[in-house]
Amino acid sequence: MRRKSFEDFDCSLAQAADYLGDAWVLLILRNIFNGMRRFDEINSHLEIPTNTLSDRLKTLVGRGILRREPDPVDGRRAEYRLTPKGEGLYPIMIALVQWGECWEGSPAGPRIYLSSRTDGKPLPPVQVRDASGLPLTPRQVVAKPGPATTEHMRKLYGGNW
Amino acid sequence: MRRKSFEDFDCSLAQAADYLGDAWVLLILRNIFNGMRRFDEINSHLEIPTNTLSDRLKTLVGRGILRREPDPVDGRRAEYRLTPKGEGLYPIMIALVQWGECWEGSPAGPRIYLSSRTDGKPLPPVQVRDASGLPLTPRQVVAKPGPATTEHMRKLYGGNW
DNA sequence: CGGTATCCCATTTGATACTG
DNA sequence: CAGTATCAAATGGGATACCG
Repeated sequence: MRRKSFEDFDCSLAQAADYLGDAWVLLILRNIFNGMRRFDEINSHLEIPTNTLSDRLKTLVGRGILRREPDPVDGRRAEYRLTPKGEGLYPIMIALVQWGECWEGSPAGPRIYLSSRTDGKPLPPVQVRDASGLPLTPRQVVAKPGPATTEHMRKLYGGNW
Repeated sequence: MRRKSFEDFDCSLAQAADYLGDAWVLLILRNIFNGMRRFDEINSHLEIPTNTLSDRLKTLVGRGILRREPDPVDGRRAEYRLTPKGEGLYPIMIALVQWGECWEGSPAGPRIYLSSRTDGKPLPPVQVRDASGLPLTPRQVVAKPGPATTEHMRKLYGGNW
């Protein structure tokens, strides 16, 4: 059966979970963040069934995370590229890589090094920070309901985060 | 059919995707980050089938993201709490909330306000930053294969991120 | 309360083949 | 190349019942 829709939760995280709570979606996005743009390129690299890939790409386009552009030269080809909304997922993607590397690392050492072009130094872990850049723990963050909150969220965020 | 395993990719993001690429998992983790600890509490709030919840909790415990502690007073009860590995997901959770709020916001205004106890100010968006705190775009980040890299990853990260 | 155990069935996966 | 079409298998979702 299809999973219950999270629409009625009307919660920011539920929305994101609805979009990104799928392993293929995350891997496809990883490949696109890495510069892959064509169907077959992604297909051969991920060994994903073509109909599954087709389905996920359609959904991602439909949700405004990717845009599909026919190649002006060869009309048969299409390119999939990130929209600004899709680019907004960048901190999430990096945080996922860092978490995977930190907690599910290989005994043989790092699988990947991420560094910055600005100074050549390794990327520090993505963190939750306050306005002045201080890292925050969950207990230092307060959540309050906004005008568009729902009963569902109120029950959740009634306590502090 | 069961989804192909991502084990052989041996990639940090694939690992994370394998663990977190599930909508129920993300919502359960959200509730636990918000202080919920008991089975029924989560069950009633999410309206998730009990066997699905049971399955996800077992998997999360098995993967070291949650730990299960029998209540010392009432042995029938159990509490599910985040391990350090689970707490490491905090930046990802916040980034998901912020992305959902930013791009899938309600027309009625914000659903939630996140602020810091340190200064009372709103939380800035979680961002990828360099060692000195400067925000980075994808093009400013370089990925290089480490000693434990795989052919799969090499093909992906051959280009720059 | 805090789950586990069954059950059914629709969806989804993944293989294969095919088309423009 | 870029998908669409078809199909069998089986997983996973959800309902219900049950147990300590």
